[in-house]
Parts: sequence; structure tokens; C-alpha cells
Amino acid sequence: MRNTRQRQVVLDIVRSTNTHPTADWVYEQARKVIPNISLGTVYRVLGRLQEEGLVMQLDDGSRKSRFDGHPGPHQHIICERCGRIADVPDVVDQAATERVQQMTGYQVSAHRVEWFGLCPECQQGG
Amino acid sequence: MRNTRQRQVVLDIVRSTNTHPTADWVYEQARKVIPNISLGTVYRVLGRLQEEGLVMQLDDGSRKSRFDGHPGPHQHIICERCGRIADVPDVVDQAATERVQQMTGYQVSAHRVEWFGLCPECQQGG
DNA sequence: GTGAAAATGGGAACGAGTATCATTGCTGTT
DNA sequence: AACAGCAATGATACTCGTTCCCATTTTCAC
Repeated sequence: MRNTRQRQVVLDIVRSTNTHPTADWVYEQARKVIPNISLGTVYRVLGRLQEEGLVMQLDDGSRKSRFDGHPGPHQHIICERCGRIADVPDVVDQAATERVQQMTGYQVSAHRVEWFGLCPECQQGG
Repeated sequence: MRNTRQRQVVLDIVRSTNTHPTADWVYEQARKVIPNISLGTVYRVLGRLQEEGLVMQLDDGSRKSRFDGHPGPHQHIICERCGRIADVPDVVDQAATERVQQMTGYQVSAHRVEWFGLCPECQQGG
């Protein structure tokens, strides 16, 4: 893997925010630094970064993927009104994982938890 | 909501299997009963059934949605090699939900857990 | 039955993401 | 510093699951 300018810019962008952005948003930000960067490159870099474990790819229930430049054992809660995503500690422990393995016979390698609800601001907004 | 033949056929199909089928598979099955049913209708009916809580819509990590005609408080485990999906009891309890609400300030209305791993058959297949 | 509203069928349109390929530009070597 | 090799890029065409549109059909309350 080569350390290209595009890769560094995308990684910086995705690490500089906690808004769990879409690929399109990352693309718009990246164009401010490299005006002719292509969307394909943004997707390619994000995919590569995910394989390397430097980025998490999220599913917010819409068709678009969202990206999180702060990987680690945390999960996400998504506002059903405004789409805002916040971080949540992982509530699934090793014991639960072992129970699932025994019940299903599957060899578990990962899990993902998504919470849905209303963020504090949308609760006030009626 | 009107009780149309198309609606009844789609509901019967999605309830008659535990394979968590794609919309396309449901469409193929439905055409055996109503040869000129349209794919758009299958999508519309599945969406309506989901709103009514009669069907769950799943995300297996690919572009395709999968549907489960047996809703209720269970979650899913997806084979990373063959895509097979099995049911899993929900490991998230009320206490965890309340903890998440307090930590985030979100008003939680739902959660989703996906497990990933290898199904028993794919473990044998090397 | 009748009429109004809802659902359907068929096909066009949409759009997030992927593939293609000629060109660019890293990086290790001399 | 030039070189060579090959991974990465930019531009764009393409894929394909899903949604939209609208004329026609069907359901259902009366």
C-alpha cells in the first residue's frame, strides 16, 4: 500500500470529524484540498482503510454507507428524525457471544449493534 | 389498506420460508402464482407489511435487502461465506437499553443486532 | 351496483457504488 | 538523479437494487 496524497487527505478528513459522514460528504471535503480528486478514489481509499481497520463502515438504515474514522469496540445510535449518529459503548459481552455460538453452531467473528431513537434536539423540537 | 390478491400471496410466501429471502426471490415465487405480478408491487407490498410490523427487513451487508416473515424480538446471524441467515435470540435487555438512554440522551425506540461468522456447513467446507 | 380511493403493472428513472483503462506518480534500485 | 515496475488515480461508463410515474384495474363502503 502506497502513501498517496489522496489517501492521507481522506484519512485526515474522516478522522477530523465525529459526524460519521457519508462517502459523498468526504468527497466534497476532499475536493477542497485536491479539487480534481475523483469519487471513485474516495470509495477506493475508504474501502482500503476499512480493510486495514482504520475506518468503520456503518449502515444507518438508508441506502448510503457512513464512515467512522475512530474504530474500536463501540456501537452507534441513530436519530430516526435527523439522522444524527452518536457513539455508544458495546453492550454485547463475551458471554453473550459464546451463547450465540453454542446456540447456532456458527463460528462468530463479529457483531454489530445499531440503536434507533430520537436525539435530544429532536425530542425538544416536538 | 386493501386486501388484494398480490398482498396475500406475498405475505404467504414470506411466511412460508425461514430462509430470509431477497425481494427478487419473493418476486420469482409470486410469479408462479400471479405470472404478471410486477416487481414494483412486490416491493410496495413488502414495504407496507414492514410498516405494519408483519415483516422484518434485514441488511446482510450486501446491497440487497432481505425479508423475514416471522417478526418478533429476535436477531440474526449471517454467514460471511455463503450468506445463510439464521435466527438468534436477542441478547440486549431492558437494563442495557436504559443505560444507553442515560448515556446518550437519546430516546431509544428500537435496536438491531447482527452477528457475523461462519455457518456450520461452511466451517466444514474449509 | 356505483363511485371514489387505493393498488397494480409495466417500464422508465434514480443513485450509491463498482469497473474499466489510459495515465500518473510512488518507491526501491542502481 | 535517472530508471523501471507497478500500484494508485481520474474520468467516465456501467451495474443493478430500488423507487417513481401514470394509465388502468380492483377493492370496498354505501
